[in-house]
Amino acid sequence: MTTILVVEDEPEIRRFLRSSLGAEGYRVVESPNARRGAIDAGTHKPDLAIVDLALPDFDGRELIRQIREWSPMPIVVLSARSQERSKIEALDAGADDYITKPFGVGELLARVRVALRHAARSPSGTVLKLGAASVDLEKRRATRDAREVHLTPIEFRLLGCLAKHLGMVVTQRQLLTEVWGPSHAAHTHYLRVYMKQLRDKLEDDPVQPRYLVTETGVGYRLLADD
Amino acid sequence: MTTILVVEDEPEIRRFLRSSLGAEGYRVVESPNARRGAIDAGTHKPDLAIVDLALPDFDGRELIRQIREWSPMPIVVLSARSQERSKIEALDAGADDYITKPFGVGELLARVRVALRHAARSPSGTVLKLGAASVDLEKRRATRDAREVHLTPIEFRLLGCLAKHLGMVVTQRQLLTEVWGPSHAAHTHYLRVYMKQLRDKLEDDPVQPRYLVTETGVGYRLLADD
DNA sequence: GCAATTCTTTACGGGATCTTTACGCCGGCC
DNA sequence: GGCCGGCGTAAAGATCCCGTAAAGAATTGC
Repeated sequence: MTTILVVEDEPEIRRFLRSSLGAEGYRVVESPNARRGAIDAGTHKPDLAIVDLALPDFDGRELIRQIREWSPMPIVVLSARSQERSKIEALDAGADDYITKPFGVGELLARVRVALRHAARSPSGTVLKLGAASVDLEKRRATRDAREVHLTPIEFRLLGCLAKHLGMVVTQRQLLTEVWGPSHAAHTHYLRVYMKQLRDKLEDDPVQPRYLVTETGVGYRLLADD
Repeated sequence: MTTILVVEDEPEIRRFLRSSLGAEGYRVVESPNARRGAIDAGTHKPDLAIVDLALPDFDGRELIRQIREWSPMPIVVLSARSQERSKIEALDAGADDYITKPFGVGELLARVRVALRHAARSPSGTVLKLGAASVDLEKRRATRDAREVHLTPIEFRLLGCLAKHLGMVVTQRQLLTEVWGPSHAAHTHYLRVYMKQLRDKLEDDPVQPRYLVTETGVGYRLLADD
C-alpha cells in the first residue's frame, strides 16, 4: 500500500489532504511540524512526502535537506504564491515538484501520481538509450556501439542527475549542488568540462549534441530515445 | 459558491452589477467606498473583486495595493475612459484587468469568467496552445508544427510573465520590472524587440499576431486556445 | 612509493544572447 | 499637410556564456 507523509501545520489543509489522498486509496501519515516530519519520515518510510515550506518550528527546506541525506523518496512542496524564491531554493534543496496554494484536488493528485511514477520507474527503467549509446545507471555500465565505455564517478552522478529530470531543464545550480555539494554551486566550469566528457563518450557527434543539450544561461537537459 | 466583491460608489452601477452578476449565479457583496471595501474583502474572502478607481474616500489603486498585501485574488478595475493613466497605475498596483465605462453585460461577464478561470488553474496550466505552436513553461520547451523551437531565457521569462495573467493586460512597467528588474522599467524598447522575436517564433502570421496582442500605450496581452 | 586515473584549474576562441542604434510605418493632433 | 509619439523591423555592436584543450593537483590502486 502506498504511504504518503504530509508535513503541514494548518489543520484545514491537513484535513483537505487527508480526505483527498485517502479517497484515492493512499495511506496518509500526518506531521504538524518539521521535527515530527523528520521522525515520521524515518519511522513510517513513506513512498512520498508532501512538505509545506512555512512550518512553525524550522524551515521546510531544512527538512528536505535532512530527508535527502538518507532517502531519495519523491518530495512535493507546498508553497504560497508569493514565495517564488523559496520555491526555487526548495527545489535546489532536493524537492522534486511544487504546488502553489491555493490548489485544486485534481492538480494535487496529478502531481502526486507523476512523482510516484517517476520514483517507481527510476530503479527499473534506468537504461537510457542515446542513439548508439546506452547507459544503465543502476548497474553503472555504459556501452556505445556494443563496446563498453568507462564513466567516472562524477560523470555517473551528473548523468543520473540529468536522468532524474529526463527531458526537463536542470539548472546549473541544481546540478552543481547535487553532484559537488552546495559549496561549489558557483563553479560552473565544472559542468562544461564534464558535459564535454560525457558528450565525447556518448554522443554520436559530440560537436552537435542530440541528447545532452545545453540551455544557455540556464542549465542542461537530457533527451533519450523512447 | 463563487463570491464577487463590488466596490463602487454610484448606486446605479452597483444595481446594474448586482443584477447582472446575480443572474449568472454569483453571490455579490457590495461596498460603497474603499474603506468598506478593504474590510469586506477581508471578512467575506471573495473569489474576485471588481473595484472602481474613482471612490469617494480614497483611491481605488490604494485599495488594490492593500488587498494585494495579503491576497492574490483576481481584481478587475472599472475606469472611465479619460483615466488612461490611472488605469495603467492600477494594473501596476496589482489589478488583473480593466473594463472601461460604459461597458456591456457581455464584456463584463466575459472578463469575470476569464479572471476566475485564471485564478483557478494558474499554477497548473503551464502548457500553452497558440495555434500551431505550444509552450510548456515548466519544462521550458516550445514546439511549432511538431518541430522544436528554441527560446532564450529572456523570451521564456517574458512569456511566463504574460502567461501568469493569461488573457489579461500586463503593463509595460510590470513586464520590464519582472523580467529585467526595477532599474530597467523605462526601457520599453526591449519589449518591442523581444515581442517581435516571440511572434516570429510562435505566431502563425507574425505580422498579424493573434496570440501576442499589443495594447497600445498600456502593455501586452497573451491569448491562448482552450 | 609509483603509476594510472580522476579531478581541478587555467587559458582562449567562438558563438549565443542581450543591448543598442537606426529607420519606416501608422494614427492622432495641431 | 506636417509634426510627433508609439510601435514594429532590422541589423550591428557589446557582453556574456559555452566549448575545447591541456596542464597541474589529488586520489586511487597496486
